[in-house]
Amino acid sequence: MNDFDENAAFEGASLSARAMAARPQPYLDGLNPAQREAVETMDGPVLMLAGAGTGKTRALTARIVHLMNTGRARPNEILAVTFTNKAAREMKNRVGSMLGQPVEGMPWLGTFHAICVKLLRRHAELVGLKSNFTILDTDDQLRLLKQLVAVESIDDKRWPARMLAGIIDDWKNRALTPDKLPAADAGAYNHLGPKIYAAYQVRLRELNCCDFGDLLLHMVTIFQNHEDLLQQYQRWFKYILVDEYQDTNVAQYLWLRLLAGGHKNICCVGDDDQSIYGWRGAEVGNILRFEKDFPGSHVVRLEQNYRSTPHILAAASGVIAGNEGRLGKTLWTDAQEGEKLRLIGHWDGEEEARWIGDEIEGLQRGTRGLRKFSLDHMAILVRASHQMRAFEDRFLTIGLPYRVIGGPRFYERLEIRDAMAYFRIVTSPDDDLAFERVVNTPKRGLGKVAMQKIQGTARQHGTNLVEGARRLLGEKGIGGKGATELRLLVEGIDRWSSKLHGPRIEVNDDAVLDDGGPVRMEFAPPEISHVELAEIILDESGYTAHWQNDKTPEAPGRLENIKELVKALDQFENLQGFLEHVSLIMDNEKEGEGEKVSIMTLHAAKGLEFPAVFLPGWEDGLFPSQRSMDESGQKGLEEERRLAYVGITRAEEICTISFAANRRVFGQWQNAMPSRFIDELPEAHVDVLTPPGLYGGGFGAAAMPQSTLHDAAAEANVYNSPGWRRLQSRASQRGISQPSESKNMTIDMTATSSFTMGERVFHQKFGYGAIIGIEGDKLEVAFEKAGDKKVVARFLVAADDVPF
DNA sequence: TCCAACGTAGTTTTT
DNA sequence: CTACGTTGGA
Repeated sequence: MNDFDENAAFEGASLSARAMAARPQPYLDGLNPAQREAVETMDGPVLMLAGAGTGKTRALTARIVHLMNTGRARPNEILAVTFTNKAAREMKNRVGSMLGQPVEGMPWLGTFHAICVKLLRRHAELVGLKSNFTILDTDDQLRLLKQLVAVESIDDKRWPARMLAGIIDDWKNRALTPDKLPAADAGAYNHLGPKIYAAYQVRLRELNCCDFGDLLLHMVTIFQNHEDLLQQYQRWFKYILVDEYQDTNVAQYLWLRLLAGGHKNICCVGDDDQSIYGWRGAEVGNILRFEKDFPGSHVVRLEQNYRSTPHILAAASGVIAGNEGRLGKTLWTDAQEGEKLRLIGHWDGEEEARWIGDEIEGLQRGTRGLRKFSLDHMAILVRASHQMRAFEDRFLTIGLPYRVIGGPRFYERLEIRDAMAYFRIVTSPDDDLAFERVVNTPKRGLGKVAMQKIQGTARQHGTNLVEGARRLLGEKGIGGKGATELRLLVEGIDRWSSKLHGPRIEVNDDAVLDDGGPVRMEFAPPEISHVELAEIILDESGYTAHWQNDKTPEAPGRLENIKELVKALDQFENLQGFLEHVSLIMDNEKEGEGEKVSIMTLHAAKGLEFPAVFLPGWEDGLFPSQRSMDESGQKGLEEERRLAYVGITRAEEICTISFAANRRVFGQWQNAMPSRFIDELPEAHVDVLTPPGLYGGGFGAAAMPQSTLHDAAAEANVYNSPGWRRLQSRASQRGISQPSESKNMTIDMTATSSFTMGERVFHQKFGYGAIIGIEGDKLEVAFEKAGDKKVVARFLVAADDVPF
């Protein structure tokens, strides 16, 4: 059915191909037999089951190099898909260094989304879009949905738009366009879900916009409806590689199956035991079913682990063994035995944080009977981000440098999104959402009423909002200050748009599948650079001035961010390229100077490794998460267990698991049992540590038998009397950690009282100062260096208590 | 148009 | 407990 089979590459150019095949293959050296098999089995479907730390990226890159080196495919004929930009970047780099030269054009190595954008820009018209469509982020998506929900006069208390956004996302993950929704989903969102979903898709087209799900969904639709085009791509992509296959959703699966449908030269790499994104639509079933989907497939297991000690591997294996329906792997290693896992129970979450802080300092100094560890080589992996707070608080007070991975992202900030909306309205005039955001930012006296008029006019004439505004002005439908301002804005948008491109020129380009974006037409170079244009837009719109005039303390930072944004523009060809980058790039890895401990969620840790790992909060209800189990039952529990597996296998040498008997959740003290996963740890590979007890180690030394962990928890509950709890909450009233640093901990009741006027205090960021005002837990402090500031008590320590 | 008071919900989040 | 969003009043 297609015109090339496995030998096509050789027959087509047999001399050069054979010459290439004879080239040395140094990249094969040092691969273990399984890796080598995965590299050399080039034709037909291959499933590479790669356990944690088994060198799958190495095998994957070697495979790419091998395909090129043997003349099977040119770099631009290989489709290599990852989930994250980071993974794509790493693969590109490693292919380059393996080749010994920078990779020249692997245009189809990228994330699912990045590749789909590239394809969709070429074929946008097949789904009713223009090739310059903009990609909406979740925020815009939600705002649009809110507008549509409002039309239905639905009780948005009971049926929040956010919920519908989730439902629609889910449908898109399952590759369900509105016309394909199964009857079972008809009742979604108070029976209005399908209707609003359809309206939403229509509206997106009108706005010339896509949400994330659309990028894949549209491409699947296009391939399903245009056999000829599909075949073209099937022939073009001679080999397909997929990373993290266990995380693919239905849409991605269909997309891959369509593209691989011809030659079936598809190599999927993954680990069913590390599937942790089921709640986001990932289907472990995809990897479990691989051999059925692709008959005659070759399964290779990578089981030699190069990361962790035997104890760590054994513990991880012990836990994951509790899951059913696994493909099954047996990880092994040559490494030295090393330390057993360390397990420790604490009285409460704050003590846990305190202990881990001490431990990290100890490991850093090498005073724990182990080698020295750099802070960069230690990480705390939590189940839920709210757990991070205790650590941040603690580390701030003891001055331990840390970095939180996965916080709010640069481009999610208000000022960045505003600036981007300006760029969007200029590059894509149909983007009404951008116009709505921009129209009264900075304040132009254009409120709700003016907006309604503009919208009315636009609807009346069937145009976008910019056009609507223009007509409204022409019809004199708006007056006063608002009219003047609106006219300025519309004229501004016109002026900026006209500077976006040079004159339009036709480009005759038959190389449909060569890399290089849209092929039908191009513009002559613009007269000013896009960086200058961006500056002009932000300047003339008054946006920059808006923040310059703002007297709030955040304003300077925001201006700084805008500067940063403009600077970043420089690295892109044009504004549109930049907008695309921003919407597709998630990572915000700013290389912080100096060594720091990393704090992140287990999800964020996937793919990373650290010599020393701390896994706190192993309590039933928190981990495994109650909600996960309630909502998804056994399936949910199994995903939690995989999360535990991911967590343990991040550790190279030291893995420390801990739990607390008491934890404050939603302001209430709650006691918890140790996680059921703790009982699943094979005892032979675990050391139980003695926790530092309150009252001279009572809880730890006396009350925690080394053998049975649940007894420890039961014992801990003895202390869970109302009196103890009162004591506990009293101790934490001040918001700072327990009063004393001394090893023989005693409760110092005087230290639990509030700060007093004039008291000398210390703040991690601002240094020393004196209390000059008290309002509840907010204190006004005159800092010696930083001046007067309002600070939350939590961030202050009595100067005498400063431990250094 | 802006701020303050109130109410409510409260895992994980590669793109 | 707290962070956010929505509402209501000035």
